[in-house]
Amino acid sequence: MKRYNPKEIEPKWQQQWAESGIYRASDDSKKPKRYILEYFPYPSGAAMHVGHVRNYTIGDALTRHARMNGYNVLHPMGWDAFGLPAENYAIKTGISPQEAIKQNTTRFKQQLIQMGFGYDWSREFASSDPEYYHWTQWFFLLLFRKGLAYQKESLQWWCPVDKTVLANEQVENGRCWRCGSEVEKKALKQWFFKITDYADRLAADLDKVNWSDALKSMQRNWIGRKEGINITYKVANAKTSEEIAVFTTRPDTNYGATFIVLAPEHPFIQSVMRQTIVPKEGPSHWQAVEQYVQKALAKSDVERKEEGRLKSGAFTGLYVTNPLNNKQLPVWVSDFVLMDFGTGAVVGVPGHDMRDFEFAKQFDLPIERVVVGSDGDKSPITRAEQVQEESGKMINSDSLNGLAIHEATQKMMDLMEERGMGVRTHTYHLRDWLISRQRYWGAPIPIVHCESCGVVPVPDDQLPVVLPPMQSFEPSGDGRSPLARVPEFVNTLCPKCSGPAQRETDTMDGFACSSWYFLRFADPHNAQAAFSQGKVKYWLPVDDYIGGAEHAVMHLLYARMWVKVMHDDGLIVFDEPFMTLRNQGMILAPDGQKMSKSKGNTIEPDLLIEQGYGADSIRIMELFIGPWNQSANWSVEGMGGSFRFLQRVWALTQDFIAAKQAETGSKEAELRRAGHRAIKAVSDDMRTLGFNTAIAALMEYVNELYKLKIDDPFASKDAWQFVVESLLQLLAPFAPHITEELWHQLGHTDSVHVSEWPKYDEAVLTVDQMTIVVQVNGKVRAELSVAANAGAETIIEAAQAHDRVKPYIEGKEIKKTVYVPGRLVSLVV
RNA sequence: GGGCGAGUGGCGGAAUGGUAUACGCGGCGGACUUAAAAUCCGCUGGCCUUAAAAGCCUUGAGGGUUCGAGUCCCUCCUUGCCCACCA
Repeated sequence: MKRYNPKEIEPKWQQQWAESGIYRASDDSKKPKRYILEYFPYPSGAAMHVGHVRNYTIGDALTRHARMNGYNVLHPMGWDAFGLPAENYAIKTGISPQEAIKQNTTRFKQQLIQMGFGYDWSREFASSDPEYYHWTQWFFLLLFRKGLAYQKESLQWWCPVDKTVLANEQVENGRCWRCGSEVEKKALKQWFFKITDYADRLAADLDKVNWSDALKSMQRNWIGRKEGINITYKVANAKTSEEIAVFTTRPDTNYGATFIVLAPEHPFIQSVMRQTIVPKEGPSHWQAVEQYVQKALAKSDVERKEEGRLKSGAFTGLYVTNPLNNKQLPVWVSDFVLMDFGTGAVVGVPGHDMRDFEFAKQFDLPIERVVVGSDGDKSPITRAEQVQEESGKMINSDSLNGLAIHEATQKMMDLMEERGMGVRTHTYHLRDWLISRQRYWGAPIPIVHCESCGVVPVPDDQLPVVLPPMQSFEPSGDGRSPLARVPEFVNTLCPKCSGPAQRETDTMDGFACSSWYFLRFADPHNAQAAFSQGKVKYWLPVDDYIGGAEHAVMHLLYARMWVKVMHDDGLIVFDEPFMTLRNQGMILAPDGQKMSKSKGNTIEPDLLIEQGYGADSIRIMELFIGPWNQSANWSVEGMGGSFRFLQRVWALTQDFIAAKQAETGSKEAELRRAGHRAIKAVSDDMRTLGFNTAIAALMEYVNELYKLKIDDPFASKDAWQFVVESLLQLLAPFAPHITEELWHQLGHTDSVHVSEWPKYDEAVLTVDQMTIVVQVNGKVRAELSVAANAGAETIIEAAQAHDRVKPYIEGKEIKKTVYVPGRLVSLVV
């Protein structure tokens, strides 16, 4: 008998699959469609490790299972090639990004193929192909025409190492999401996509999709719509007539307001510094304000955070009047107030807000209580009272007294609107998406700047605006893209007036390129349009989208916005791209740490294949290690178990093929029952994505067949044929090579992967004896073997008569009897 | 500070409110072998017991609902992830 040798069979079938094209999707089929997609990877210099592989293993198992169940399946693969990872890799290695992408995609593709993943490679493309970014630019212009792409000069996050601006989503704890360096603020003119126009729809439409609650709440929190009111305060002691608008979600506490704080960047503060707003008594405090603001603006975001709870600030010498009670509230400036949230101004209610409390303590401002807790405590405040809506009641608040907080909030807003003190409004945590990058390796923004015509879009027939090759493309750091150093690129003619003009030199954020790639897979080689509407209508939306949760507030939000823009423009009929989203759990190193090249703890599939485990064992291990959506530590020992399992499948099938087969044997019924039971178990598990339990069921199946083999050494020929073939088919989505090889050894000429998923018959599953558990007072006391068709009365009688039960019920009254059909009898005495 | 999860043997984990610990790893024993590896077959939560039987205990802690709770409810502890001076 030949030994199981993955090194021999795996490359053979990979080649055969490529030649026969069994994974190619047909755009024209009577079968129902299924579009299964994994996030397309960015081909960095580091090869894929077993953590990445898990993602694709899940997608591939779903794909194969769907195909065997009669679906026309689209399972494509491409490359998220533009962006910093590729460019930084190119800079480090001294080769061009174009060349780096070619090298890295070749490497990645080879890794994917050797894992046996069944992709339709005829649809492969990279986002850096001009044939692709042609249409990324076209979509930019669509957004531009619809007023959703605009330019604005403002303070932006700037990464001093990557030398580019970053979107709000790409700053994590004050650090660049790519390189981890502290970000700075820089005043630059930048391009934005108006994603805030879509904020409410992006939040509301989460109800339409089948995503995990965790991910939905992450997106909702990021969008962060908050209801509140803009209160207008009149400045009481300025020479000129001035007003300050303050956004708050808690106007109910306004009777407890004791001061106003503005952000250092606030225009009002700027005017105070320039002495255009001065108190009637004369300009007394402007110098302190100026000193404070200068110091505050010089601080980095990280520095601000490191100060933590220690509040700083300066008094402006000005007061506003609280229209509710005519109290005078001093106006302060402090950097704990953010200019880009709400109105950049806060009303200080130190009795009921932690930050306001800290500020008041720091500067000795009054602290008042206007809400009591459920315990009715009215003692002087020594810490900020975080009173929740359910328990708090208003005090010291005039007409609001006695009301619960949420009632008081509404009543206060009504009151303020009636008296013209404020206007209800809402605000978002979400900001517009900053998409321009001062980097070389991206899709050029298709805009021309003309001295007489202004900002002019590049006409469709002049697309794509091709990224020119550059010898040295390092970022300059002066806020200008490297493309600004290429005169042939920059200097052009205005499409409108044909006068001399200059091209926009910023490139687009890589996330723009990945915001529509899933549509392109439906029609990847279309040169006339981004896609044919018919093909997209057939394939989209994506049925199963598989990837990690790290994209929750970036890619997944951006792509949803683009799809809504396209929907509104009539290009597509759906407005959500990913109906079901699957976030796979991360594979950690055996020590529980994240795998990374820098830590040197990555485990690469190539090595395991080289060691002889084979791709199939790795795939089994990826799924069997635990629930697909939970993280797990990689186990070196576990690999041996996966390999042993496949080896047992191999040996069993070899023995079956070699055996002299009789027509009938002694265990035919048991064999068939085992087969049908396994089909049911695996089919059920596949529906709920229980890959680990599906594999466990297959292991049990194999163990059972090994035992049956002892009593019936392949005597029942037809039954054995059935159980072995079912085993191979049920295993095929997980271990495509070994099953294909054995399937052919059994005499089939078609691929196991296009065979029909086996069906089970309930009638075969029924047994004539069943086991009933007997409980007395909730404790298991006996097991009863009874005929499957026995009636409840017979079973209860038998239970009471059981030797092991009698001692517990003898001489006692049975107060209650519960019979759960087919399961147990519960007696209460 | 806010929002989501998760706590089960030595380890990864399984369990529509119905025999907790399936399956795998590891460990122990046996068969095969000159021997080892590989393979095959058993055993493997804790306490008590020479051993077995029987019994008792056990799903982070404590309460509750129920004939019956890992599962449902309440309180607490621990831990992971995401967001965060967001007003």
